[in-house]
Amino acid sequence: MTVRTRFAPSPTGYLHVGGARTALFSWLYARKHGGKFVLRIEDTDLERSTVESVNAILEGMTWLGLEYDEGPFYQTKRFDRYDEVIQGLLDKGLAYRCDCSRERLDKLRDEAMKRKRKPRYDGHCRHRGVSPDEPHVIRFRNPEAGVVAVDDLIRGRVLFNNEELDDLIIRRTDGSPTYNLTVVVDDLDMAITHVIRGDDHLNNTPRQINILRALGAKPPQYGHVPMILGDDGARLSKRHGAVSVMQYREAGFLPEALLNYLVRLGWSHGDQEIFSVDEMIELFDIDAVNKAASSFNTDKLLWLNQHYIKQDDAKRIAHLLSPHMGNLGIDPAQGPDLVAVVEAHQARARSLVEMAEMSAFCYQDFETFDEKAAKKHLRAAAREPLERMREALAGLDEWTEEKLHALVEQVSASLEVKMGKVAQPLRVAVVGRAASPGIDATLYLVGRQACLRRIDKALAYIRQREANAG
RNA sequence: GCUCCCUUCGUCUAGUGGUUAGGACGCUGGCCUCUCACGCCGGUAACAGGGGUUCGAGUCCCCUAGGGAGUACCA
Repeated sequence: MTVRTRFAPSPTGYLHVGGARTALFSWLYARKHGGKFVLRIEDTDLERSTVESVNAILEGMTWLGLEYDEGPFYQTKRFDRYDEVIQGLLDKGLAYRCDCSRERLDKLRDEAMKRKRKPRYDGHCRHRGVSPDEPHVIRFRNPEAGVVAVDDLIRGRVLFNNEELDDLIIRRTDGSPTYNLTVVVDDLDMAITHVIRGDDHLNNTPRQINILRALGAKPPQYGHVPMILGDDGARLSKRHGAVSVMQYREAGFLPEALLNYLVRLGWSHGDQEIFSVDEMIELFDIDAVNKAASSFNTDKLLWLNQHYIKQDDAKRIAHLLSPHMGNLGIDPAQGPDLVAVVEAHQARARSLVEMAEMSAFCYQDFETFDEKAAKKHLRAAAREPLERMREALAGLDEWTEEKLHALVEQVSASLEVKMGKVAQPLRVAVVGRAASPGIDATLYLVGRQACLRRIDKALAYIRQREANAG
């Protein structure tokens, strides 16, 4: 039997990291076993479902590279099928009509709570034979005794007493089917063999197994993956900033970094931290997925992101960096080759946004000097080195990193000072702050005209400072 | 309330009865060095608590505590 897994989000928001990880595990499982991964949109809640959400989910999955083999299937397009199944259940006496009022149901619930019992439908309409002509819902006739065992791939065997379960509604008064019915029918029709989903569904599983059995079907294997908590250990929410997968792209993360981070959240393979997608597919093992919820840690994600930025091809990074430069009002075509800029910053940036910010100096003059850096490096002692460098730069025959490096060394030597005495003031003059790539690469990327212009500005700053002091 | 699930460094985790409880992120000391990073070397820090079982328990059992999910004519 070929493995078939699915990801079944309800389109009521964006693809968040928790859903993305569930999708990843499900996808990985299918890929590992040579199976199929199907995408199903659970949009039966007409009120909350939107096409924007569907697009956002699709976009997130595409960005992460979680391609599906079948679908997307929309539940709203399968209402006839659900009706057919419900009718079959009705015909066999496995479901029944119920016209209990909400008031009665609410009262039932309140009383049960008062008696410290689990709220549950009392089966009032089980044998009443409610007329199909009156407004009614349809309930599934859940077995009254016995236990349902869920042999979960991650949790192990979990037992539920049927006494704890009640006759759940499978069709609303308006005729629309409910979640527990639609998943069961869909998983059955789509021949899903492994249901890998969030553990908020663990409690629904025995109900679904009962419906499946009523339909004469064999339940699939289930694997309930734990949820992801925020940095602070509380439930992941908007409060935590980026929860939507696409926000991570905007924040300058590489998809492979997010994927690598997500796969290691709740799963591990010995001490290995870095996994390419191929390795994930090869090594992923659903049995090794943790049972406990885990907290999202942005610092570690950042570390992985830096790892991939550092390791990836500079051309690709440049391509991905470009829009972030645009966000800063920079057109990378107007200035040094973006690939060279990337190479100079690859080991320094933890995100593409950081890289854009720290490399902006290559394309545009900065507004003001960093206060601390200027105070420390743009002082009287820096005047001569800067003047000498200005003159040397103006006359340099070839603007290459090698020549620039030699120049800084020559000036330092002739002034009989360490290279830092020349390089640091120069760096602050040209970049506006005390940190940048090697001085040779920095000068090279800034270019001759801008270097001279900025050195003049620094010299003016020093003169101004001296005038003020004295 | 009730049902179900979970519990190793701050965080992600290794560990399947005998380990100085390992790795990673973070933080931190040092090296490298024109700065910042990178890289390299070192440090920091954990078995929720209590009972058992056992020669021996992070590992098995029970209880407690703390988290979480569900308890909808949401999914």
